[in-house]
Parts: sequence; C-alpha cells; structure tokens
Amino acid sequence: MSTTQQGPSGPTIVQVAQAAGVSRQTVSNALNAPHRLRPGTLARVMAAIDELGYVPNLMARSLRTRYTRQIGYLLDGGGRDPDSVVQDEFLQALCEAAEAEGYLLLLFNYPAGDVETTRWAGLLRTGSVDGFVLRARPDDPRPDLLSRRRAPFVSFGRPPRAGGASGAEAGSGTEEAGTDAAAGPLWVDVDLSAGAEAAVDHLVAAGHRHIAFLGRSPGSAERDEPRLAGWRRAMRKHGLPADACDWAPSTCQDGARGALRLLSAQPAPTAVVAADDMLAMGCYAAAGRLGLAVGRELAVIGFGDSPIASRVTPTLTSVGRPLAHIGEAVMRLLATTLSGRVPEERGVLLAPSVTVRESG
Amino acid sequence: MSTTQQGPSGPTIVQVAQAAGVSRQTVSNALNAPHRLRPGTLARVMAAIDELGYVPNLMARSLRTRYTRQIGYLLDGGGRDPDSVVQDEFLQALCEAAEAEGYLLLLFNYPAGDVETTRWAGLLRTGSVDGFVLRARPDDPRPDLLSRRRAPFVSFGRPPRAGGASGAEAGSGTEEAGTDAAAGPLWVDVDLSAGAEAAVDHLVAAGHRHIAFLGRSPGSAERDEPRLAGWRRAMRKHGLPADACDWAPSTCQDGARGALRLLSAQPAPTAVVAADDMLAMGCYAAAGRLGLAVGRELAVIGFGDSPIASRVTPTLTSVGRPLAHIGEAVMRLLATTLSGRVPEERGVLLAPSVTVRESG
DNA sequence: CTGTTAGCGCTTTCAT
DNA sequence: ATGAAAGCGCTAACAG
Repeated sequence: MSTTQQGPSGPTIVQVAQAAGVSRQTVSNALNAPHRLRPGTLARVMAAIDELGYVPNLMARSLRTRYTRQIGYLLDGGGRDPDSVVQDEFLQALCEAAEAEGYLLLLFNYPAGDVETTRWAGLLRTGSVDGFVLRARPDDPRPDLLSRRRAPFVSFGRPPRAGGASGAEAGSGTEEAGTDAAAGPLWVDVDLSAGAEAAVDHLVAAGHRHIAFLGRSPGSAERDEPRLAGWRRAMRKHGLPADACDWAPSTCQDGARGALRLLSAQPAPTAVVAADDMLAMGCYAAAGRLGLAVGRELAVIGFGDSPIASRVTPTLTSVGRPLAHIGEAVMRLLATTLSGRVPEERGVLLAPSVTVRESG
Repeated sequence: MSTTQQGPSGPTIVQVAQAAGVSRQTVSNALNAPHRLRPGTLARVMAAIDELGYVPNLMARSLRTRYTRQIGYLLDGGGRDPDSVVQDEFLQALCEAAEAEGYLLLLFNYPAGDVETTRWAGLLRTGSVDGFVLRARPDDPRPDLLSRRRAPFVSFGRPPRAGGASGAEAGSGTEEAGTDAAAGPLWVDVDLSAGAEAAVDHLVAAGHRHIAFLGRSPGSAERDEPRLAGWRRAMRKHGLPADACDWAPSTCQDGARGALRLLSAQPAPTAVVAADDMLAMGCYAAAGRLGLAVGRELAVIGFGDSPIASRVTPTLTSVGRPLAHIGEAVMRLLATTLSGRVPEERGVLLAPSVTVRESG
C-alpha cells in the first residue's frame, strides 16, 4: 500500500488488455502502430481504452524509447530587454507549435552570466529533454556551449559564429560530410532588412518620396544595421535618395529630438521609418510640436508591432514580428533533426509583414 | 551503428557501482540517503560518480517514485493583456523558485476558450507533471476545472469562487466539509490595496495633502477597486479628504484628459496616484500642458513598475509587483501540498513595495 | 497478425 | 551499514 500521496494512477495497459481480451502488446500496437491490427480488434481495444479512460504513462514510454518528447527552453534572465513582450509571445507561439509536433516545452533558467553551469546540458542526459530552443542575443555564449556538447538545438536569432573552429568555409563541401555538429547550428531569424524594405515600399506606394530613417542610438550600427540596410536598399530601388537618417536613444523624448532634427531638413521628409515603436512615439511628439497631423501630414512607421501600437492615437503602422511562423519554423527544424533526418537548410529567414494602421 | 539516433546515454548507476566496488543500491543511497553510508564508502561512491560524470535518469526515477518533479504552467493565450510583461517576469520568477524547490516548469497552452479540453488534466495522469500553476484572471474557468479533477494546483491571482456552472447553484455551500478539494484552491495574490496605501503614505510623508486617484475607465469598478479602496483608506487614515478621483481609458491621451480634469479642481491636487503606468504617462502629458514640472510641482505615482517607468524623464515612481516573492510563495504552497502536508493558509496576500524614482 | 519474453534505470522492501 | 530481489509501465524484438 504505497499511500504516500501520489494521485490515482489511472488504469495501466494491462487492464486495458484484459478488458479488451487481448495481450498488452496489442494495446501498445493499437496506439503506436494501429495499421498492424485487424479493424475489429482495433475497435475493441479503442473502446476499452475509452471506457477505462486509459492514458499511457509517458515516463514509462520514455524510459523505453529513450526520448521524452520534451524540449527545453532556456529562459534568458540576463536579457532584460523591455522587449520582453517578444519573449512572452514567442513562448506562446513556440508552445503551440511544439504541441502541434507532439512536444512539450520544459522551461528553465539561464542565470545571467552563468557560463559554466552544466546543469542544462545535464538535462539532456537525465532524459528530461530531447533538445533545446533558445533565443540568441548578440554574443550569446549558449549556442556554442550547446554545440560543443552536441546537444540538438535550434536558436531563434542567428547565433554568433562558433568561436571553436573554422574560419574559411568558402564552398568547399569537404567538411559538409563530416560530423553533423560541424555543419553549424540551426537557426531561424526575422529578416528585418526585408521588413524595412516592405515599410518603404508601402510608403512609396502611398505617394511618399522623402522617407527618413530614425535608428536607436547606442549601438545602432549593430542592432539596427539590417533595418538601415533595408531602408537604403528600398530607397535606391525606388530611385530615391537615402540621405535622411539619424539616431536617438529609444525613449519618447530623445526620439522626439531626433525626429525634429530629421524634420528640419530641406526638403523635409513626409514619412519616417523608426527602428522601434518607442522612437515612433517620439515622432508623434515631434509632429505634435510642429503642428503636423500624424497620418495625414506625416507618416510614421514603427518596428515591433508592440501592444502600444494599437493603443495610441492615431494607431501606429508597424513592422510586425512573425512570431507564429518563427515558432513553427523552429519546431519543424528541431523535429527534423530529432528524428534523425537532415534539414534542407540550416537557417531560415522569415520576412515580417507591415501591419498597416492609421499612422501611415 | 545500432543506435537509432538518440544521444549518448551516460553511464548508469550500475557502472558507478562497479567503479566504486559497491552494489548499485548503495549508489542510490549515496544520492538519496547519504546518512546511511559510512563516510568512507560515501566518498568512494561520490568520487566514482564524479569521475564517470554520472547523472541519474529522471524518467526511470519517476517511474519508480510516481512523481516527476515537473509542474505544469498553463500559458494563457486568451489574456492578451498588454500586461504580458507580467507573464514573462512571473514565469522567470516562478521558474527560479521552482528550481530552488527542485522542480522544473512544463509549459503548455490553454487555447482560448477551450474549456472542454481535458488534455492538460490528462498530463497529470500521464505522469508528466505533479501539479499545476496558473495565473487566474477574473472569471477564469480553469481553477474550477482543475479542482474538479482533484489536480493539485496553485493560482497566482485569487481564483473566482468555485461555483458549479454559474450563479444558479451559488447558494448551498454545505459541501465545505467533504473532500479535501472542497477546502478551496490555493492562491497567491498581490495586495494592490496595500500598494495604493503605501503610495499615499509615501506622498503624505513627502508633504502632500491633496492626492488624487486616476483609475482605468472601462470596468474600473472591478479591476481597480482594490487600488481605489487602498487610496481611500490611506487618505482617511491621514485625515485627508478622498474626494478627487476620476477615470479614463488607459492610453496616454485619455489619461492626459483625465488628469486635466483632476488638476482643474479647486484646490488642485499636488499628487496623483494612477492605476497603471500608462495613465501615469497621461499625467505627465497633462502636467506638460499645464506647465507643471513633474516631480517638483506635481508628484505622480504609477502602478506596475513597467519597463517604461525607468525610461521616461523624469523617471516614474511606481508601485511594483513582488513577482519574485510571488513565485516563491506559489512554489512553497505547491511543494507543501505535493509532499502531502497541509499548508498553513490557503491564500497568501503579498504587499508590493513602492519603487521611488524622480516623479514623486 | 498476435502473444511471449526481456529489459529500459531506478528505488523500495526485505534480508543479512 | 550493506546486499539481493522485485517491479514501476511500457515497447522492441522475436516467436507462433
């Protein structure tokens, strides 16, 4: 009588077998390889399963099959980006995608700066997870750590070049056939450059010809380079001069100052693409100070499609993040490797779409 | 190459036993009941464990012990609150607290409106989790569903009274003494009323005597009632009139309008407690329009301590959310019930503290 | 197509 | 204090 406390473990496979008058292996087959059963038997077994409310014990299954259908997600405690909305929505999307593939997400902490900890690498060995997903930030050491331990994983955000080995990998397919780990990590990322281009395309289609870009000031070269490049490329593509860009810290006030600088140029831009929604708010403030009506006299497009975008007046057009698609792509990649196949491509770039609202 | 694909399962307990020259349950004891071993043996076993890099297989352990040390967290897809920062930070805190108690968090989706799904209840039976944590919103049906299935869980946010289907059978209430589940769910919540009181206390200590309250307009009665009550109680406590309160939709512009109404009263308030940080931003805007310097001439305190609080000028004093404490309290409660003990109290109210910045 | 035989890695009796 | 036996619930091999 092990009445410690643990709840009512439902019926086991053998009870179902008895109820259906078959051997327990047949029940197992009914669940895992139904095509091997005669339709009649299958129906009888299924009926018994239904009646008894049988659910297989996943731990027992894992013990036998050596996989858990759980994947680990490394929560990033260090990255106290106010971007946390992203993490939340991404988690949501990833979770959904994982369930669609038959996986569950196991969460754990990556204590800030805790490079040495092998705890999560251990999770693979303890049989808690089959692989990992993480959101890689610039200079994130984790992808490399995972690669080194040969842990299957996919990163959201292109991981930094593995510091370990190669430098020259110009098309010589020689190391392609080597260890699978040497092929580099799997990743999915947002094509911010394409997002900026789409924003410009949208504005040009609306008749704008003087379109400025406002980036985030500290470290803009790194962080906003893709957005900037997309803006430049799109402007060139449309035969427009890409000469009106500026940078400001991502706060409402600083953004306003930056926007004022841009708007005081001659000829003044009629539209601004801001590197994030907060800077876009700064553009609103600047427009207000100049007596320009956002949407009618000055178009503003932000980045990130944050919750505030739909809560300001006028509502803000913003380049979104295809989080659902990202989640799906990540899980598809991971499921593929976990099943032993080789994914067609190591990395996936997903273009965001512009959510058009009143501001432009 | 006999292996399908699954990674290198580390050494097992029996290999450690051989290496240490003991039997395998001695190794087990070394891990689970070290006090039963002679120091010498223990050291030898530990050395072998270290050398071989042994980690116990948790699935096998679970199969035997009947608990998984995993707890499920129901992601709330429906609650598209722009409050999502809360969910993210809470998850972080909960995850940390869970790990401290030796638990891991298993995430899964609660598809919006999917009241019927028994999938997550099944998770308990499949042996995937020992219990659940969820963030309950008003009228959340999930706590009741979990109670009904006798699933151990703790909710962040006081769950609605477990009524049968609806208000119909609300009366009887004699089912209190029956099952243990009837003792009601376990919960942890933020004492927003105490938070508002603390805010007022802080303002009064700073010399303010005319302190207004600005609430969120649709559904304010429900959502902001505790904040309002705390403000009222504190005002009364200090012998001040609690007559200046107003409501506005939680956007910057509407908040500004609401604040303007409040500030046009006679005598004009010198401080405003806003029900969230967004409304506080509205107060900033109103102050700007009136030529009042926030912090010096008008004190503003928000709620939520959101990321913007520290990024605006002047930085915003805000009533925080003790997310770390909440996570710990939740896990303590859950761990207690899971270990078969009865927690001292069914519910825990945690008072938030005021993060003082430049605005007041 | 079905049933029998093993055994995944661990912990819990019960004997020494 | 340590060792031997048993079995958690399931599925991968073969046998029939």
